[in-house]
Amino acid sequence: MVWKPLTDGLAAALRSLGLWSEERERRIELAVPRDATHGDWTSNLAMPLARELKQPPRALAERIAAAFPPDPERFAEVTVAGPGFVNFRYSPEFLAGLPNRIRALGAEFGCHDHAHGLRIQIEYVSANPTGPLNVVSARAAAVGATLVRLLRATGHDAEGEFYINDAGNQVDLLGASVAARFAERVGTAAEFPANGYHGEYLADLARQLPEAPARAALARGDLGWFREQALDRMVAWQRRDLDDYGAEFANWFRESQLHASGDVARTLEELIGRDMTYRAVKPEVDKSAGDRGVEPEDSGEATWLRTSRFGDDKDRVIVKGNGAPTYLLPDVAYHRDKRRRGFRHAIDLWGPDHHGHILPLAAALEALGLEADFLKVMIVQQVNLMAGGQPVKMSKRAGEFVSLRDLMDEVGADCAKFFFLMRGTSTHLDFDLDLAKQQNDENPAYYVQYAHARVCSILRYARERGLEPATAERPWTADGERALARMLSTFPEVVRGAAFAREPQRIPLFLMETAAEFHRFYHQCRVVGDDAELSRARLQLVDATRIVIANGLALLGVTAPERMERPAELAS
RNA sequence: GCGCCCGUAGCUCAAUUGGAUAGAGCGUUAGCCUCCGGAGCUAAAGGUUACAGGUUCGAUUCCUGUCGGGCGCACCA
Repeated sequence: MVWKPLTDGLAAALRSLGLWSEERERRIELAVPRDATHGDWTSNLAMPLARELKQPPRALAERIAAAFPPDPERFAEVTVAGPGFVNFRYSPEFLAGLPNRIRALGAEFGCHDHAHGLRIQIEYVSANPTGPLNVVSARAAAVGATLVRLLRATGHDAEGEFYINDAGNQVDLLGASVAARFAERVGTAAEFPANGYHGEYLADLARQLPEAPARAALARGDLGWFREQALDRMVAWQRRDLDDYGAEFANWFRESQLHASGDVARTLEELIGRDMTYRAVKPEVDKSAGDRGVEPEDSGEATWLRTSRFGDDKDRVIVKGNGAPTYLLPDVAYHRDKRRRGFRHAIDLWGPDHHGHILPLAAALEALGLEADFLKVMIVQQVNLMAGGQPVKMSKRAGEFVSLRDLMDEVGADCAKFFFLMRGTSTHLDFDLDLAKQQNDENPAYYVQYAHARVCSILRYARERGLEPATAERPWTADGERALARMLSTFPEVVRGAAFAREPQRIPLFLMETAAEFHRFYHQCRVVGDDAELSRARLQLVDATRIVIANGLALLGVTAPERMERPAELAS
């Protein structure tokens, strides 16, 4: 709404000063100052330019400000302050017309189309199909789904994908574990596989198997049958939980199809063709001084990938001595497939225990000639569930851990998502279950939803009295009105910044500030009062606030309730 | 030993990709309901941004080192 005019105006100013270049125009940065006394928008353009031109920044800023084409419909003044900031202040007309513009755009307000319109894939959750989704998956699901929405809102063609690891040891182990559970059920003595999965959910799963075919499979020792059964049910289970949580995926991609199609084999051939591999018992390059150096005993020669050429501290096995690929090879094939499907960027959300895989994968992709900026891995950091001030123990081994489903039952999907999205994705997160369970003023998710419910309540109250938002525009006179309007005007910039930086947490923080600004306005400015014209003018602002909060919450996948029940203890 | 993440108010965390006087919530203290939802608002108090250097107009942010916490360092995925 103003980002583009400001950029264009500054570019025009540079042109008229004879200072324009394409690179400089691209470098123009705009921000909303924290302190409103510094204006409504600011640019630091003069300062980096001053260094380049070896001119005093303050004087350069003055020249840029003077050369900025007058735009009285949007900006009342362009001033220079501090070491060389160029500050812009909205004209009264701009702020007066803002609610109408927001209301005309409705759900579109906040969206942009001046991004580059790239095809971007977000791969997230991709949990192993061997158990229920845990809390890190819950966090990743909230972040991934929001990133998809953010990128779409800023003009990209983005979609989510779930990668199903349905090949390799662990799913064989899953099948064997389920077979053992089924044998238990039908009273056949069976040895439980070493390192098998012990969770109670596998006993449940074994109970759900159709009895006759399962008995037959057991009789012929067909563990593959159990594997496929378990896999399908496990994936369906995870999918149901994610649906209920509101995380959507355009595609569920099975690793096994990479093996079946020959992609894995072709990827290996290509790596060999590019002289990226060698066969040996031990790596030729190993600068890691780990104490866990593994001595292969009788496994024979493995195929190693020369990731050390790309900064890795050691080469990595891609085909084991027994001829089976490690996780890395299909992973490389998978990402090559993504590129072939036309995605310009692949953003992967991985758990904290996988960061060691980033470099080997990136090295292989680079060796295959993919763009260096194709892959971006975001690590979704660990979540500590806290209850009563103590961490809740989560042990997958013992089969006792809090799952995504438990979390939804406990605190609700809205609240869980809001809490996950409030924090930076790469930071460790203490999730306070007690706080999230409280439906009161201490809970930030409710604070924002409450503001929306209150806005809707005011609009209802006004409508009952025959008052609708005005269509005519009149300048704001109260500080609370102006501050709220200013806050609402920044929403598109917040969305743009959050998408560009891949930082969803900016949206919840903006919503909390907006809710606070609205509550301040509400206490300062009576909306539905004796002066019908004033009431109808303020209703514009209230309705615009409704739209902004609703749009922000929609980006997070959190509902915007029009009414909220008061908890019993607060009802009196 | 090596790599990655992190260290900001008593606690949990922000700080607009290097910007102006480092901000919120919780907790503490003192106020505000004749009225549109008090799940709210106002104010006070709380800081050597772990520590030491460096880069520059300007550093919580970037670089180096030290200390502390977490995770990883398999022919598992």
